Amino acid sequence: MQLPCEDCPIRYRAVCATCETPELTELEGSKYYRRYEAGQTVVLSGERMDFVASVVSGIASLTQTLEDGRTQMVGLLLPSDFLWRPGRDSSPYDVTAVSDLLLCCFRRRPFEGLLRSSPRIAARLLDMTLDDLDAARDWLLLLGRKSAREKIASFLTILARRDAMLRQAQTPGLVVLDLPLTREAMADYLGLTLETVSRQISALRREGVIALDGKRRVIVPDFNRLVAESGDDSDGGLPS
Amino acid sequence: MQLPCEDCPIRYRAVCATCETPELTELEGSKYYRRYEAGQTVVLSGERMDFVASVVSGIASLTQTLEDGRTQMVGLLLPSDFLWRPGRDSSPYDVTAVSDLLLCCFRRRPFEGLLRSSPRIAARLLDMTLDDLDAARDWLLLLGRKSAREKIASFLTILARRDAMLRQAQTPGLVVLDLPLTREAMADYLGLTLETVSRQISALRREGVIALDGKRRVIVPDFNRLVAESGDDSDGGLPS
DNA sequence: CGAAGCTTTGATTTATTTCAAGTACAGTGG
DNA sequence: CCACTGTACTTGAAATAAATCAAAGCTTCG
Repeated sequence: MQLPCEDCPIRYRAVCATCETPELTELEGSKYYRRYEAGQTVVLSGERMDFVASVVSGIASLTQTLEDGRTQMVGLLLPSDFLWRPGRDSSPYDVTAVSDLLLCCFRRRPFEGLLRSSPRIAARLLDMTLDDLDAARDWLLLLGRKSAREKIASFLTILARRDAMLRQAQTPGLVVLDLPLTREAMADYLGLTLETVSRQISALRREGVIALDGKRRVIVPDFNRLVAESGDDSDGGLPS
Repeated sequence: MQLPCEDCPIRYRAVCATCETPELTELEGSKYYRRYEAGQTVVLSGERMDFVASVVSGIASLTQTLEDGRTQMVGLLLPSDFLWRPGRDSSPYDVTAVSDLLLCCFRRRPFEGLLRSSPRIAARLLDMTLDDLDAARDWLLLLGRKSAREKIASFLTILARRDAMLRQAQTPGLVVLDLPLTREAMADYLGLTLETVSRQISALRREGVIALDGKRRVIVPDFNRLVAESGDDSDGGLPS
């Protein structure tokens, strides 16, 4: 049930990445897992949240909703991402398990103490937060200025790069991607309607930029072609 | 020329907010000021950046630009905001002085050392970064799901609240705001064109939600009315 | 006064949304 | 094994919000 930290798939990516043995032992002693099925709510906006957690496997979303029901995803948590803000006790967003989800959790108070006593963990959390902020700023550009087509292409490149990063691989020319999100969740991520998402995916398929195997598996024959469709500066990514 | 830290207008809001006398003395010894005129570039994207800084007065923007010239603002730095990411030596964004700007600067290397030796400063920086991340996430909602009209109303409420925050006041019913941005810069912030910004401001004026005194001074007779136009949950702000 | 920069307003076009069917597919139970 | 249901997805036609193209108004500054 309880995976030893040494064998954890996110050991060198998560908030505990830079921990040495003594800290790791302390974490290991107090950690516990939570599992959620796809679609389940982890916490609702405004609800008390008395644990912090790393995503071990699966995907979770953070969403905000306007009074009239319009919703925007504001965070997509992939394995190794960290869930929660120290020093705050209720969630400002809805957190939902997008796929089956495994969280490695710690009670909030003890973790906050550890954060004070261990500069290494604090530094790692700062670093991860700064990465999140950079990602959010790229996302602002996407939402504010990109066309629907560019949004879809950008989203696919983001997924492909995140995936390559986790597997410590380079993004090759040919990429096979399993979309973790429904068309509706993609629409919430991209600030579009699900119909527009569907249409743009169809258009990219018609033009040979991508191919589909079923509804959820995307084959990208030429990753650079996809990047070119994303509207980003060509030099943003890895060579070849 | 050199303002003593005790008299600094952002003493209790900036990254140094929680510093005690010894740390403050160390900071005070190595700080230096930089001034920029409205419109001047602070750093360009990709350029080496060997200092970190707090905004003392004035406003700076962070912007990203696509190859074809479309630009999106991704950060608006007001007094007390902190400029730069420790551990990275080139800026990922263009930083521009929107108004006349005064920065309180520290050389990057020594500051990074201080960050390692002073948990108080590190904790403060984490806290500020988390605030930035929350603000960025609200911004995602604005860009992804709000109408042009709601975007303008939201922007005005954000400015009013930030202003009240700095002055430690409550946002009263009647608010007078000086817009720090041109219509074009507002458009870059909101993911609109400058014409749409102008039209929506005119529409809000026609309907009495706001009044204008010149092009840049906005009078809000009823702050709650403005908030209602912003599309946000009504309970987000301060009472009355 | 004239030029430049910022802003407003109008007319038109267009990308995306909205409304509306319809298809594909997996799971369930007869 | 096959109809049946529900969910996810696709596609079409019409409506619409915002962009684009174009012109003119207001300030400020030399």
